[in-house]
Amino acid sequence: MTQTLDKTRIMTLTSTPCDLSTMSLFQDLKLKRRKIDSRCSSDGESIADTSTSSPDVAGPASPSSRMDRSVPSPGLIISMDRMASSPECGSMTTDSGQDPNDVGEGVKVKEEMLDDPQPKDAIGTGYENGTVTADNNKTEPPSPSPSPSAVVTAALAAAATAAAQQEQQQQRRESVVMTSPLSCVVKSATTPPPPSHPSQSSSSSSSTSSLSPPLTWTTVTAQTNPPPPLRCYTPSSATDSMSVTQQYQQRRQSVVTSVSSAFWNSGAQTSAASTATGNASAAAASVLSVCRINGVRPELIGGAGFATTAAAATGNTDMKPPAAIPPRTTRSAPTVIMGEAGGVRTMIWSSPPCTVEQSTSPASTGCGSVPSTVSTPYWSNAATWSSNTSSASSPSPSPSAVSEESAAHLLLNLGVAAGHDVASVISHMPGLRPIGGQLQQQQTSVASGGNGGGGGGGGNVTGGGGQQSFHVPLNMERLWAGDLSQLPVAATHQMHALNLTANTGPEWPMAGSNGENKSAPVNAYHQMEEADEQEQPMVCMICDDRATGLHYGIITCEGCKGFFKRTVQNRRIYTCIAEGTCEITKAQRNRCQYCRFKKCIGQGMVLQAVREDRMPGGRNSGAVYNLYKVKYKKKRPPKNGQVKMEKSVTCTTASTMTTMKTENQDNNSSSMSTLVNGTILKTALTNPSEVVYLRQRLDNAVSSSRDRTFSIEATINMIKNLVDCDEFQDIATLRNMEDLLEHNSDLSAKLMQIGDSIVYKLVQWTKRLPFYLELPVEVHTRLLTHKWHELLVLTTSAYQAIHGPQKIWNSTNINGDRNEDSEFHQEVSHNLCILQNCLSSMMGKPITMDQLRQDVGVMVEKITHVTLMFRRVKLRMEEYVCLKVIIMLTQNNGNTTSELETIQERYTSCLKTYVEHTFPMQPNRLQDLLHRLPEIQSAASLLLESKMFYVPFLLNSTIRS
DNA sequence: TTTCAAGGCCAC
DNA sequence: GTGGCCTTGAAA
Repeated sequence: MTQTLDKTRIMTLTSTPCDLSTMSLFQDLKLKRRKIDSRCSSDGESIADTSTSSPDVAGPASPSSRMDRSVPSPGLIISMDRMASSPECGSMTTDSGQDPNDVGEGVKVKEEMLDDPQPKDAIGTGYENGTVTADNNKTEPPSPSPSPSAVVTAALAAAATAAAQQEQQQQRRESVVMTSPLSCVVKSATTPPPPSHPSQSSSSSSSTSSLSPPLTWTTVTAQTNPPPPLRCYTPSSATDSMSVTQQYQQRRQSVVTSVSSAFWNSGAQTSAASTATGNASAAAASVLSVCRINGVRPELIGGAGFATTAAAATGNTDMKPPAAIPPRTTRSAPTVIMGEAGGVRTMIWSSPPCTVEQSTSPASTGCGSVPSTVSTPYWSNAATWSSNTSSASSPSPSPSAVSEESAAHLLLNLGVAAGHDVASVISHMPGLRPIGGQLQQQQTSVASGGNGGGGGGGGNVTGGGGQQSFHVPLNMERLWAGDLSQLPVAATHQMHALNLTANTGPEWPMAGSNGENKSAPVNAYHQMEEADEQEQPMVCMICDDRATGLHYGIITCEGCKGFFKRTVQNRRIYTCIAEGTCEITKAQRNRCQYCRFKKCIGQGMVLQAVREDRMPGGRNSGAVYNLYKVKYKKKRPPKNGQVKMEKSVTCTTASTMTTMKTENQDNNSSSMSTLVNGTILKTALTNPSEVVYLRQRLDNAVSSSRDRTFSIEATINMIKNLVDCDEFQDIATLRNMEDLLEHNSDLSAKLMQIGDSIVYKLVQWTKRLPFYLELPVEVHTRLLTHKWHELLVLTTSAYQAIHGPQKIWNSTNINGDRNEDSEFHQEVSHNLCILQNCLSSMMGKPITMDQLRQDVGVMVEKITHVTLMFRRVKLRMEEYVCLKVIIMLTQNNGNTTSELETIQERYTSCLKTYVEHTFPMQPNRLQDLLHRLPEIQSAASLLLESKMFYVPFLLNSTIRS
């Protein structure tokens, strides 16, 4: 659990008087453990004093102790990691600005601040209105005289907090690990020591003994003249540079593939995996995936290594590694990070441009094959950029790896430096030093020695290679030191970060798992083929202008082609004064360069396609070509009604979108079925970067009218998506229930684990929701913050109703009619017995039924009522998942946004269609289901008040599947 | 030999 | 800075 959680979790229990006899049982347990039986219930301070002596279970300690241990106060604080990957990714929010009501509802979902210099404070050491907050300045304790139950709960919470601190320490260690892997990668795996001379390469020892064939470090001479120094792996026996690069790429691909799953699943795990495998790209990506800059994770877009990593991460192992990498493509791949800082959306290039002045000697300039152009903005070898610490004898990382590593570390360090002295941080950045408010890349020497070396020299690097180069106009402190809100939505993050090509993926993502809905895509294919035969002007995928061909991976006009080329060549930095979502059309494309470039990346333009050596003519190598979304065979725009992007059958995205668009226009049930029937999920599994488009298209297709009623096929498939993302049993039950019931073990740790489990499962569920990308992460955060307890009650009740024993109570009256009251009371009694047994087991002492009824009787009745209701109506899983979404999107405070309403109505309509179709004889079923939601909320409110959120799980404890 | 996607040029 | 047009040259 700890390893899988990539977030700080704090669970605190209430310190408000609960007067729960059950809690007194916990109290007894705690008192027994603390050996302060007599004083506990009467003297909070004494308890506190005593508790402070217990390092294991921190109680409501003295003020000093409270400050140190973050003694709890009401509320369950949950940290929610933003989408990974994703891309994860999405926007994120901190809870510092949230209204106190969030806390009052008992749960906070907050963003992890991995790079917080004061993580302890960040996770909530302060008190505000008796609530743990992240406000570092508030340290006043809450009520000085806690109730007995508060003592216990506070102790539990303190233990939880201590555990959270431990975890955060672990995270900090991981952050170190996440940083160090890059170094490790550089030093061990991907950067074997360079030979003093190329001729010595064959005799060099392998740096990665586990790899076969042994790889050695050498300098490959580029085919350009003068030869640029290039570093890559070569088999010791290799003499041909092409085979050398082949094997390097294959090796690299295999390494990347090996870390793919870890990357996609967990950033922390990815770091470890990256460390283990030595893949710097994955490591850098993982750093970005798990690290924060003042709580904001940068989104890394572009870059060969990242693309490769992402491809591997998606499991797209079919994505061929570059067969042969001409020297042109083995050099540093540009990587750009786009994000928001201080309200300014801007970007950072992983490697700065270096203006080469009279670069007659590549060995001296380090700019490799730079033509002898005077004052041509040019980017340096990544090794040059990244490693001013690299000496002639020290190894250098692989270019792309270093590039991404530098980008990651730059941002991370900037994040750390936010509000402090950014310049001082930058001064420690490899290859950078602040000069007069600007940054200047230090001249470095990464000469590998010998006549073939001399790579990496910074040359005469000036402050700006372009008119808006990285280090000239940017006030990094202002940009990065602000109270960062969030990056663009995860949708763009995924698209940008992954920048996948999916060339080898299925040409047509079939809707159904069994491929039953292939006809529509095939027809669309033929339609496009026919359209292709007709001479129609191509349309730019960026601005809809007339396209002139395939440029840098997609079909664009000359304007966007030139724009992209100039941007990459000159490392231009753009900012968007708006929200980063400016519309890019032919008429407006010049209004916002940031959004234009962002769209370029998002649509699939390949940074690496811009040749760093500026060699004209010819075609790019397979390495770059493999990154293209569209292949050489240009496709004309389809006939009327088909969108511009949907013209290339070699473009997975385009084809998928064509499918969806065509079907949308057909507007029949089968097409809708194809739209939703597993397409999203399957695409998510095979090519996550496409999901955004699919979702958008799907939403456009299905939500054009809020009152739209879905076909039953579409409904079923939409519900199926919900079911697929709902790990019902995992959410509704607890693992290791036997351990929980074992009273000898640490109860506080158990309860903390329950809290962890709730947080983790709900967050993971949220991330899997089909509409996750439609909403900013802060919205999800707010939803979970306000709705977690309702979701918990709904889930556990539904699970018990669906999977629990269908109890047949002796509940018929004298007329033989079913006596629901009797059934209800018997069920309540049964549940109370379960609770009695469980709690007795947990506490290690018997609990009277009176105690139990007094403390949790009403709550159990409420939950039981919901459960019985579900059971009576024979709730279906399909209905449950819809209700779950509906109840989460139901805003009680009237703050419902149109987006939430749209999604909610979507699934309400979905539920309606499903119910009407499945239960035609129950015309009131939908109404009955929806009218039960207040009862769920009522039960959840009691659960929240009691803070005994483990009760529903205990009630499910007897269910064994 | 043809294709076509690179970069370059230069008027705007 | 933009974008239309041209040149180039590797791949087909």
